[in-house]
Amino acid sequence: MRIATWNVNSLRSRIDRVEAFLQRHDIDVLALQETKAREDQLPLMGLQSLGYEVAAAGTNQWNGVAIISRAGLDDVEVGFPGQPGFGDPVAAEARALGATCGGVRVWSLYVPNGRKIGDPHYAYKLDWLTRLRAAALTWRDGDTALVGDWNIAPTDEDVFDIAQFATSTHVTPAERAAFQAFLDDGYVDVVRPHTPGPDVYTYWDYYRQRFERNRGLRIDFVLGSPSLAARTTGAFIDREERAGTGASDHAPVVVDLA
DNA sequence: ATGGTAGAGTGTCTA
Repeated sequence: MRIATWNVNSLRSRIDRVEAFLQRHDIDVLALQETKAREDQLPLMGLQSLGYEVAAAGTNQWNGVAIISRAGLDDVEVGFPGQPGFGDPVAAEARALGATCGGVRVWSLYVPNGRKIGDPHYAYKLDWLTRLRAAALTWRDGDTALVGDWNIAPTDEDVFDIAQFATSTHVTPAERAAFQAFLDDGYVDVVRPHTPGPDVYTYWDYYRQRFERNRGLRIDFVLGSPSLAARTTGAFIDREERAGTGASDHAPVVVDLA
């Protein structure tokens, strides 16, 4: 089974790219973030004609998550148990979507951005991760994949220029500790072992031709429970999807399971 | 500190 995660930055504006991506890589399950579409706005017809089911939650502006699957889509859950709200509860909910696809529990996650250190959204991000960790502990014994945009660069090698991030979110000790806690609990970054070398980035800002200059971040991850990690046979980052006009600012990440 | 680009929708907000 081949699963993928992609912060698509609007599903409607990129539906042609999504459909082409699914076919190009023969994807079974695709978790999306920043869909920026309400459920009633989903472009379903092309996906259904390709044999996929879709589950989604979100608003039409700033977030939203979805799972597209041709391997089954059962026990769909919007939000994880204990997920904290922030402001608009609908927007808060649209950051996590769980479904069982072909026996694998997939969670499409859009971790809060945090905005700035000291901002209420930064505290919310850390609280959100603490509560996600507690929920993830209860899923650890199954075949579970925590996939999505974590908005954390766990190590300095995941950042094109760490000096530029001296006062930024995504690299603070608290955020990195929150990410590391999942690894301490037994979840495994199943992608890094299959993507050796320096080209680990999954996100390049639209500004200043960051992709063309390869000045990116690695913030999109697939964390597998121990049993899922043991099934992983390969993984790659689809950098080509970030190229050209009309690309998302994130590249898809693909994982193969035995 | 500011600005650069992109997407949601016509006001700015978010990333």
